Amino acid sequence: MPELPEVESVARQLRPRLVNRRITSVWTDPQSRFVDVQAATGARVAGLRRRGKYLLAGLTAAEAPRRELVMHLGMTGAFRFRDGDWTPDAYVRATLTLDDGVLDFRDVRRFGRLTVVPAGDYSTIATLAQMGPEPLGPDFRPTDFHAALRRSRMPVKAQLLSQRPVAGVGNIYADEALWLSGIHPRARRVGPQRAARLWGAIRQVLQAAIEREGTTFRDYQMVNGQSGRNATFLIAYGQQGRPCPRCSTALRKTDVGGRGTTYCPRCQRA
DNA sequence: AGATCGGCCTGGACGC
DNA sequence: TGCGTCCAGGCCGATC
Repeated sequence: MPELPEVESVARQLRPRLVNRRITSVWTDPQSRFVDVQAATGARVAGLRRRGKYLLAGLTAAEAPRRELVMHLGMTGAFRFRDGDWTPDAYVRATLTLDDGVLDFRDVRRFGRLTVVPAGDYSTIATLAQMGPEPLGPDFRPTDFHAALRRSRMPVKAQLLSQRPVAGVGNIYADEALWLSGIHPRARRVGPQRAARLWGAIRQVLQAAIEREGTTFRDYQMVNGQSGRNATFLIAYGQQGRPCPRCSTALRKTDVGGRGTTYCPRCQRA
C-alpha cells in the first residue's frame, strides 16, 4: 500500500535514473489502467516529482507541447530496471524503453495507473486535481487544516483518505496519526486543538517513515527491490489485539468508510 | 454538490 | 488435497 513515504522513496531512487533520459518506446498491457502512455514515446524526461501518492514526470519533445507522465502505484505497483539480475516476470504491465536501459512497471493487482496528460492538466484525474497540500511542505498549516476538516461531515479518517485536507495519507499512516493524536477515526467534528495535534502527528509519522524508506507490510518494494524498514515501528495499523502503548487497552479493529481501521477504544476519543 | 457504496484485481490465509 | 470464501485497499464511478 504505497502512501507518501513509499512513493517518496520510489521517487528518490527513480529520479537519478530517469531524469534526462529519452523514452524510445513504450509498451503497455491493454488490460491495465493506462491512458495515452504511447504519447511519451520520443520524449525526454525533464524532471520527476512526487505529489501525494502520485509520481509526475515532466516530458519534453521537439515540436510538441509539454506533457506529463502521471504514475500511481495503486496497491502493488513497483518500478524495476532490467539490470543484471533481471528475469522475465508475468506481472509486468508496462515497459518504458530508455536510451540507456529498460524500466518495467510491475503490478500484480493492476490497481496502478499510468497516464500522459498535457503538463499541469489534471482534469482527468480527479483525486490529483483536488489534492490537498503536501503535509511536509509550507502550505500545510494547522489552521487551514482545521478549516478543511470542518468543510465535511465525513468521519475524520475517511476525510484523510480522500486526499483533500492533506495529500498522501493512506490507511497505514491515517491509523498511526489518529492513534498518536488520540482522535477516534470515526470522529466527525475535530476542534482546532485536536486538528493541530493531528496536523503534527501526520507530519511526525510521515517524516519518520520516510527516514525508514517506507512501510513494507506485504507488497511494497523500492526500485532497488528492497523493502522499507518502517513496518516494525507501527503502533496501530495491523496491531489489533496488542496493548495500546499509552494505556494498555487492547487495540480494536473496526471498519471506517469501508476500510479496515485499528484504534485504541480507550484513548482515542470521538 | 456532497456522501456513500460497490467494483476493480489478485494472491494468500483460512476453514471444511 | 482441494476447493470455496474472505480479506487486503486506492481510487473511480454510479447512485442517492
